Amino acid sequence: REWTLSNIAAMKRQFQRLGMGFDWATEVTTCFPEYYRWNQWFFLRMYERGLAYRKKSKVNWCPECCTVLANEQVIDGRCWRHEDTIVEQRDLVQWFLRITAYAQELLEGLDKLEGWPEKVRTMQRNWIGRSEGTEVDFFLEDQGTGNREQGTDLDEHIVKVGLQGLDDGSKETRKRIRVFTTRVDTIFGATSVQLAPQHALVAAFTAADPVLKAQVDELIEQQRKAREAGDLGAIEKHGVPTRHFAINPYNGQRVPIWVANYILADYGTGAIMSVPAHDERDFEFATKYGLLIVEVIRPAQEAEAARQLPFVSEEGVLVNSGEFNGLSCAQAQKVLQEAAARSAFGEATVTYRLKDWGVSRQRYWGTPIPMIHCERDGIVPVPDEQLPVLLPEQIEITQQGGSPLSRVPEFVNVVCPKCGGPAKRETDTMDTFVDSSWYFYRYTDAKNANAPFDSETVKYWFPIDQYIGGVEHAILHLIYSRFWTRVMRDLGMIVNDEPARRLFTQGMVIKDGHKMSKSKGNVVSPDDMIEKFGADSTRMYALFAAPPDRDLDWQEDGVAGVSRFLGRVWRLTDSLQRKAKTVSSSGISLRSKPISETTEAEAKLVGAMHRTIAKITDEFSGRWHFNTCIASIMTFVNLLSSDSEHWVEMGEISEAVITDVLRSLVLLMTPLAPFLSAELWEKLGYEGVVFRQPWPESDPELAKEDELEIPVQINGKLVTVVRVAVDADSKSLEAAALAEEKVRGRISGKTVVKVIVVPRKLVNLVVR
RNA sequence: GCGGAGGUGGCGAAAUUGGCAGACGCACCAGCUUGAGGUGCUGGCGCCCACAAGGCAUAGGGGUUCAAGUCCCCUCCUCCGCACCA
Repeated sequence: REWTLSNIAAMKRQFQRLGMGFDWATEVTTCFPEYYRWNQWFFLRMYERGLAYRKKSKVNWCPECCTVLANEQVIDGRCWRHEDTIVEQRDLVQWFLRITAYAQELLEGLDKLEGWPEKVRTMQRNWIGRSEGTEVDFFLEDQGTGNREQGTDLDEHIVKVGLQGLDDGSKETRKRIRVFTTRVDTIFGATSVQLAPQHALVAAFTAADPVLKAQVDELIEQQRKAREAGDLGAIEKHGVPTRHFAINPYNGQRVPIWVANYILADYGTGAIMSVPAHDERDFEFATKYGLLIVEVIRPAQEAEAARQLPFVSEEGVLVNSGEFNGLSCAQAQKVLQEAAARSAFGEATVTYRLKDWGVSRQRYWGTPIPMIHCERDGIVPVPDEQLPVLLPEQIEITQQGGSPLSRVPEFVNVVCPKCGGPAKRETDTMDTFVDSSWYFYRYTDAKNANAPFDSETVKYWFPIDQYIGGVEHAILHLIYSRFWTRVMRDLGMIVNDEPARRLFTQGMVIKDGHKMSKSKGNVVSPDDMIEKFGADSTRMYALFAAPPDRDLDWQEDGVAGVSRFLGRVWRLTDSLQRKAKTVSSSGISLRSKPISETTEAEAKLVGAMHRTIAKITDEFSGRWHFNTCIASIMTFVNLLSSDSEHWVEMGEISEAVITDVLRSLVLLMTPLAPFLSAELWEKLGYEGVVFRQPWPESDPELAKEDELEIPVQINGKLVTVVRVAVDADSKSLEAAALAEEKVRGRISGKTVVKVIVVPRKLVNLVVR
């Protein structure tokens, strides 16, 4: 906790040194009970609605973290925080959140999220992985007897009942294997049934067959290795026959049952029908093991010669399919589904790849799951009035297995809220992604002690107009928070379906050809950069080097270039101003002069100024290409520095115009570099500096934080600057002057007071 | 394999709807300034040929157009995501 808080402090300091303006009054710290109690509160609401549940299942275990991970947190078989650590599969009892209940809605919602990048929407679509298909029961041929006669008998029976409907008696006695397929139209070409090695039926087969067991274990091992290599897709197909057979319910065809390593246990039913003639994988497998290949789909009118198996297109008609011959694939799918439903051996289904969100973590650090295990009453939720379940502060961290909390008796031993008897607390904590799933709602009402937030307030603010984050959260945070939003909506707390209208994914910082990361040792600390070039240059370079949606190639020479530019601006404004003063003749402002008296030089300068303002105004409200904003300012400065001095000396440009132009320039630069010195400001004719808390409701305590020191390089010298968050609002002018005085009094000599202005207002102000 | 984003000088990049390709900056070169330089100023800087004029250039090829980096078709390459999902 100390570690976390010190990290927060360090980050905050860096933001402030860079002159970033945030409303710290609404700061939310998720590791404080004031926040995480609401995680627990949400968890209980979900539990009440069956959206939080506990089950035993195979889960991803990171040996480095000593905890379980969600599917979304496993990347190529490795832990999302430990690139080198291979995730293991373990059988554990864990808490899950039923995100699958919203699978369809999460999918459909994507179509409406037009303000989200197509890339993220596609990633989420893939992750949810909806596919429509059919589940079909193949009947298991009676075991034990192996009697051919009986088998034949059975075949006939099934042909009969399969198509005309099973009577109740036989339905119950027949053992079945349920397969999932998206191409039920090809089912007459099924020449085997393939099971995943983990399929329940396989266990039944291997129990009596040690040889088969060994073979199956080998397949499982192959899958495990492939998964570790992060390359399950390229696994070489292996399979073993089980010597058991299944009966195709549509035609009574008897097909062998195999176990194969390319069948996934956790997708569909973990069993497929293999149709080699019309599926590339099945074709490969059948060719390898000499299984039958039966063609049942033909392209409508294609030349026979051009035909080649496997033919996987759905543009064709059925052949070799009994009474269904001649139907198109689409028609056949419908008809066959109906037939299956009528005869109760199958049905149309929708399958999702999305799995429920496993939120149990065996970490000490996290929100305790508010559940109690009572011997008499089973799982009992902690009553609301006992929240928050506090995380014990002093605890020994060991690298042993199991949840660290289980070794704290004071935490574990409780009384059952139901029967009052002795009971044990749940010792798992929640995934930290729970924290981030709804934190932004809390910003609207950060100090609320009675609820996660006030619904009316949220109704005013939400959905978020513009959310910004990295693509790396496309299927993590961004899908969880969409889920959470829907849960809250169904709890009646909010009215929006989606958390954010628009999403902007910013690029990464690249250095020396690699993503900046500690393990690669190519990190650039903002502190070092500020030390070397000042906050203005660092910040301006970050904006100048690339548009924000693209990766940013960090080159120190570039920072130096920007630093030079800022120095030039300083000197230029200074000298122009001085010159204008000495040359100044009338002091008549440009605006009060008739157009005819405007000199050519003035017109040129003012024209360029307005073009620059227009460009930047546009970019700020549109594309956010700050790199071109800065470029246009540089162009403007280049124009100023090439001709203006001469013109000023010749009296072609009045002091009023120069002042006006320079003032605009400095204002334009302010959002791009927090650049505006009081000296300069005063030179430009302002009496004092305007101060205002950017958010009036801010805690007055934070006023101190808003006065922070930023190093700025001016004329090659590093100067300490006090930056005060302000807006260009004249009504607080007096307060501003007062504050400045205070600041100047506290810090000696060469201090310059900085002004930060809200961009849009700034531009409006300049345009007037 | 499927999906997404890209490919423009030595480098980062501009070119919002088709309208002077390479704005702006970095690096480099030359001159001036400077006691010195990660200083300042001036100029040059896609390629070819240069006295000039000109020609060729936006991954490659074709097309539409008075006009194409931009629109259409084909091919190649890079990055990202997903992947025996039945």
